[in-house]
Amino acid sequence: MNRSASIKDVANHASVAVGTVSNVLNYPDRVSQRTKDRVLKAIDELGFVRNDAARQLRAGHSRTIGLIVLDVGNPFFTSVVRAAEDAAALHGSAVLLGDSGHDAAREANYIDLFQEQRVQGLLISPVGDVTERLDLLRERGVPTVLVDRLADEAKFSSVAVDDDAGGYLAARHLLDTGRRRLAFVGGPTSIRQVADRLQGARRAVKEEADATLEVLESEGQTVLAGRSVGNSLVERGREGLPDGIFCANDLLALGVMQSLTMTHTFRIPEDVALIGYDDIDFAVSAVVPLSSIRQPTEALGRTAIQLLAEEVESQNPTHRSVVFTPELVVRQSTNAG
Amino acid sequence: MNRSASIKDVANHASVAVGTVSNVLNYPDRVSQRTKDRVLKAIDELGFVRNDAARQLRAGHSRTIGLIVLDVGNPFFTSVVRAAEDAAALHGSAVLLGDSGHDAAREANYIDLFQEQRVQGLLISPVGDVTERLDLLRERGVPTVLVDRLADEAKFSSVAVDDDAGGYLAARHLLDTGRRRLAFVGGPTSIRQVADRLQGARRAVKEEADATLEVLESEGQTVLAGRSVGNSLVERGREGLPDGIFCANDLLALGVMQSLTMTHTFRIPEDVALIGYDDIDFAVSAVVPLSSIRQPTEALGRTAIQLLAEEVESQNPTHRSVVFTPELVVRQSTNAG
DNA sequence: GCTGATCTTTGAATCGTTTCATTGTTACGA
DNA sequence: TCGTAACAATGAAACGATTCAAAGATCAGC
Repeated sequence: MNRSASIKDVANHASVAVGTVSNVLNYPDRVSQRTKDRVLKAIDELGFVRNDAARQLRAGHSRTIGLIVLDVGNPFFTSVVRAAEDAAALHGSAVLLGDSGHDAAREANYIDLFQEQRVQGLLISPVGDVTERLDLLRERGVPTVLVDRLADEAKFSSVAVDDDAGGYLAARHLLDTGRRRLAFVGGPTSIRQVADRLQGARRAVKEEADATLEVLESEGQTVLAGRSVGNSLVERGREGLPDGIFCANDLLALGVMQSLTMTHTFRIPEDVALIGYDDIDFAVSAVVPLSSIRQPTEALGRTAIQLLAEEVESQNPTHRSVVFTPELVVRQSTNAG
Repeated sequence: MNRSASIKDVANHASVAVGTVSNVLNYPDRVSQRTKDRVLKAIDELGFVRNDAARQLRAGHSRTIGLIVLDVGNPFFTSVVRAAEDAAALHGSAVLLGDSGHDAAREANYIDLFQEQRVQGLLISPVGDVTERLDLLRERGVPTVLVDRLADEAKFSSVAVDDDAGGYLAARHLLDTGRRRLAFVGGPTSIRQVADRLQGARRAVKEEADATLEVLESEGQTVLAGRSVGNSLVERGREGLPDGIFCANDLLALGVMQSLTMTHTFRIPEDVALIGYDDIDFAVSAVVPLSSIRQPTEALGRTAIQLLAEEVESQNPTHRSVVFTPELVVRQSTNAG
C-alpha cells in the first residue's frame, strides 16, 4: 500500500493552497464553485481520505465517544448500544464500542485505549465495584456517564432502570388479574437487580390484605435453574401451588414454564399465571407467550448520550441521575382471556 | 476540563528533553534509572496520557483494526468478536467494533469512519452484495478480510465455515443413528447458508440407498416459523412423520420441538430425532436438549486476524481463503440412549 | 590526566490537518 | 478611473508524539 494521499497532494493536484482544500472540506461556502469543483475532482482522482489523527491532533479532541458494556451479546446492552450510536450520530459523533465481558482487566484496557484516543467522553456499564478506576477518570476530567448503575450524583451522572418499580409492576399485574398466592423466583438475592425486583413485588403484595408472596430462591438466572424450581413446584401437587409466579428474568420463567407445561397437570395461565422480566426475544415465541417487563433500553442509550453531551458542554461539573420506569408487556401467560 | 498534559509538560516538569520522555515510554532501556524515575514520577503527577492521535500521525498508521459485523447481538458474531479482540491484542492491536445491523448505510458509515481512523486493516462481514464498496477499499489499499463470506481470492482473503459440510454432518448423524425418512426444515432457500446446508444433507442422504429427504420450506428462521412447520407435521399423524428432522438453525428446531412435545403424541428422540444448527445457548436448555452443529467461531475470529496480519505485512497482495468445518454436538434430541 | 569506547540525553524536523492574518481579486458606485 | 467593500485564496504556525544525528557524560585502562 502506497502512502495515502494527503491534503497537500490534493492541493498540488488541483493547483490550490492547502488551506483551500481544508476549506472545501470544512467550509464549502467560503470557496468559489470553480475552485470547489477542481478540488473535489482532485480528491476523487487521488482517492483522498481525511486523516482523522491529524484533524484530531489539531482540534485537541476527537469526535468519538467510548462505550463500554458488560456483554454485547446481552440483548439489553445490544439495544442500548444501538440507541446510543444513533443518538451520537445526531451530535455528529461516532461510538467506539468496547465489550468488557464482565472482566475488569478488559475494562481497564478499554478505558486506557479510549483515553489515548481522547474520546469526548465515556459511557460505561462498570464491572463490579470500580470506584478507583472511575475516580481516576474523574480526575483526568474525562466526562463519564454510568449506564445501568446508579451513581453518587456528586461524582457522576448516570442512567438506570428502576428495578423496584419493575418488580412492583409485575406483582401488581398478577394481583390485578385476581391472583393472590404469589411466588417470586430468583436468586441469588445478593444481586442488586434481583433484590430490587423482589422488594418491588413485596411492596405490591402488601397492598392486598389477602395476598401472600413466597420466595423461591433459584441457583442462578438460567433456564435450567428455572426448570429446577419448576420441578419442585410440580412435586407439590395442585394444592400447594401458587397461582401467580413472578420470575426475576425471562430465562427463569421459560424454565419454570417448561416444567409446568411438560407435565400437563397445570395449565398456564388458567392454573398458574407466569411473568418474567427483560422481555427477551424468546418471550414472545415461548410455548405460551410470556408476559414480561420491558426495560426502556432505547431511552437509556439516548439519555446517556444526552447527559454526556451536557457534561461535555458545561464547565462546572453538575451531575444528574435519570431513572427510568420499565413497562409491562402482557401476553398469554398471564391472560386467561 | 483543562487541556491534558503533553509530553512537553512532562519534560518540563521532570527537567529533561521531550525526546527523553518519549524514550522512557518507548525504549525504557535507553534511559538511565535515575532519569526514568524522575520522568515516571512526573507522568504520574501530571496524569499524563499519551495522545494517540499525535503518535499515529507520526507513525503513519494506527494500532487498531476495524471489525464490522452484521449483528453484535447474534451469538455467532459475538463469539467471533471476542476471539478477534484477543488475537489482535497479541499483535498489540485493538479492535474497533462496528455493528451494521444488516444496514448498508450503517456499514458505509463505519467503513468511512475506519478509513479516516487509518485502521491497519478491516475485517468485515458485509451486508448483501457490496462489491463496489469493497472494491473501493481495495483500491485504497486497505487490507481487508471477509468474515463468514467466501471471496474471490483474486480480490480478498476470507474466512468462512463450510455449510455444506455442516449439513452433511447433521444428516449423516441422523442416518448413522438409524433414521431413514429425513426431513429438512429451512427457508427461504435463497439464503446461501440455507441452500448449502440443504445441499450437504442431500449429499449424505444419497449415500444410503433406502434413505429419503423431504424438504419442508419454512417462512424465515424463527421459533414461530419452526412451530408452524411442526404443527403441519403433527397434523399428518404418526404415519406420515419423518423419523429424523434437520433444521437449518436452532430457532427453527426449537419451534418444531415445541409443536411435537406439546401434543405428547410424539417423543423426541424415540419417535423423531431432531437436530439444529448453530448450537445457541438455548439448545442445551431446551425441554429435550437439542443436538446441533457448532461453528468454530473462535477459530474464525483468530484466523481472520491472522490473515489480516499477513496482508498487512506482505507487500504483494496474495489472498487466502480459509474454510472451517463445523462440529457435531450430540445431545438428547437425537440420542435415544 | 588522557584516550577512546560506551552509554545518555538533547532538540530540531516531521507527520497531516486546521486556523487565521494577510494578500489578491472582483465588482460596483461615484 | 479610483476607492472600497465583499469575497477568495494563500501559506505559515500550531497541535503532540517520535525519530535520529549529534553532543555530552562516564568510565576503564594506561
